[in-house]
Amino acid sequence: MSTIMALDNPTLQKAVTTADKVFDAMLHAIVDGKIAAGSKISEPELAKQYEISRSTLREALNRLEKCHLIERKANVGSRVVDCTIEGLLEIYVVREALEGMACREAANNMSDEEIAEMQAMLAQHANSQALKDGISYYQEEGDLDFHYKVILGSHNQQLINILCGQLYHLVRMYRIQFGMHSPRATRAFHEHSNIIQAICDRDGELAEILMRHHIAASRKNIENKIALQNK
Amino acid sequence: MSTIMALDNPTLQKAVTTADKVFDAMLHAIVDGKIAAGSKISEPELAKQYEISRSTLREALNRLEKCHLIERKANVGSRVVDCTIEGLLEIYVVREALEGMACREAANNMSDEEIAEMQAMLAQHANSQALKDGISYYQEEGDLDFHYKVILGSHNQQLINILCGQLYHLVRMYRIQFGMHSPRATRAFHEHSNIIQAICDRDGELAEILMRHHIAASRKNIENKIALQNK
DNA sequence: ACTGGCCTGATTGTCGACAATTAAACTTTA
DNA sequence: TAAAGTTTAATTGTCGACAATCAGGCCAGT
Repeated sequence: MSTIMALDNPTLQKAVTTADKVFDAMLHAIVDGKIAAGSKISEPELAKQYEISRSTLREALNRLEKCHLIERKANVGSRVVDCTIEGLLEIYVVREALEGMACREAANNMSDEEIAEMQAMLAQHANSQALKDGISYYQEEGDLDFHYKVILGSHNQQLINILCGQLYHLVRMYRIQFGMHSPRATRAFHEHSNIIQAICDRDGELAEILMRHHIAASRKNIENKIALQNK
Repeated sequence: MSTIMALDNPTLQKAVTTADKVFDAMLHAIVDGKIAAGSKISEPELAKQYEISRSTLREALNRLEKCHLIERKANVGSRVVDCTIEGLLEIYVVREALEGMACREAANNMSDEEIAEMQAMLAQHANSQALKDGISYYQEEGDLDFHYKVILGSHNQQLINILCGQLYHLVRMYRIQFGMHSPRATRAFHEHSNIIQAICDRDGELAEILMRHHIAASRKNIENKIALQNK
């Protein structure tokens, strides 16, 4: 059995109602691109596909809209958001601001147990990284794990809701659909390590700066790639 | 006729469907405290009150939930969020991060026309402030106007959605229900003036720092008041 | 008297049908 | 032929009724 758990948003509460289950299913389908980005959503069709009523489907659609995964226009219908370069860069800007602040707050508010837990996670990632001699695992799953932990560590419910409840679904969607597994793995790992150290030292100011640089570096990496593609 | 327009969120699109109208009505009712913070929402009762079906009401409730004005638990029901000191401080933290970044982006992305417009607005506020010899108007309406303009000036749709579409409803709710008309008016006015200058100079870094200080000062002002009350 | 389980009333979740609006196909006219 | 207007099919918004779930009161047992 692998130690790599299925990565899922830690704020996703277990589905109890059928609308919840359909929401979960559609969430994964959209993030994974099985429902194409930018495509129009037909309520009757999807209701038949999931074998539910239109009312129930609309309930699920409302939650997807809350995550900014679909957009609705009155009397016209719903579309899956489309993945554009501009949209991706906008998200990075928001992440830089919010996760930077989350990191500062985490340095102030995390319990010693939480910090220890995060250090243990990093150590485990280090092993996995060495063993698998690489890149892809850490970049895909470990990175998200780390960022989730910091966000939750802020103990700020507003920050947690916005980042985990909304923005990170989009982040995962972009990662998968743009196939983002950049060769920043070992560098990102060291950046994570330094951030944890700052949190451990309870140095909120430095922690924020490091996190902002960490995210800005990712953004610049994307920008460079794009510039190269359009050379 | 007054030059003071009814202040409303600039991202609120005109209500076309009846669910939209009910959403608008409930939005104002909750923000103004006519529907008490923390109170439970009875779907049958409200549906009768607004003379609509429960389905339509639930559609409106979903949008209120998107704005974080109500919270739903499966098979239990909806409650209006309650206004706590902790919640208020959490919002200030998020605002400091997001509006700081919005201000940086505004310095980079605003058109010259937009900047001129904002300067004109500030001049008008200066007049109103001098004429009315005070405090309350500027603090209540002008302050929000200014912050909206900066946020929109970022030209970042994610930032605009999160701040204008969600967070600022809560901000207004807290302002009204906590009766926040602090004596920071003239000081805040000068801070706004300096921020606009930085934007005009296209100095994003300084603009962000000034905005963060501006918001942090408001937060500390609240914290001091609270500390005094609990003396 | 107190705790535990059952039962009842009410609330929420889900369904299928109807009304209102939109987008497209077709016809008509300059 | 092209453009405008009209009709039609399909989609969305709204409604009322039914099924599932939860909260509180009642009763029984220790």
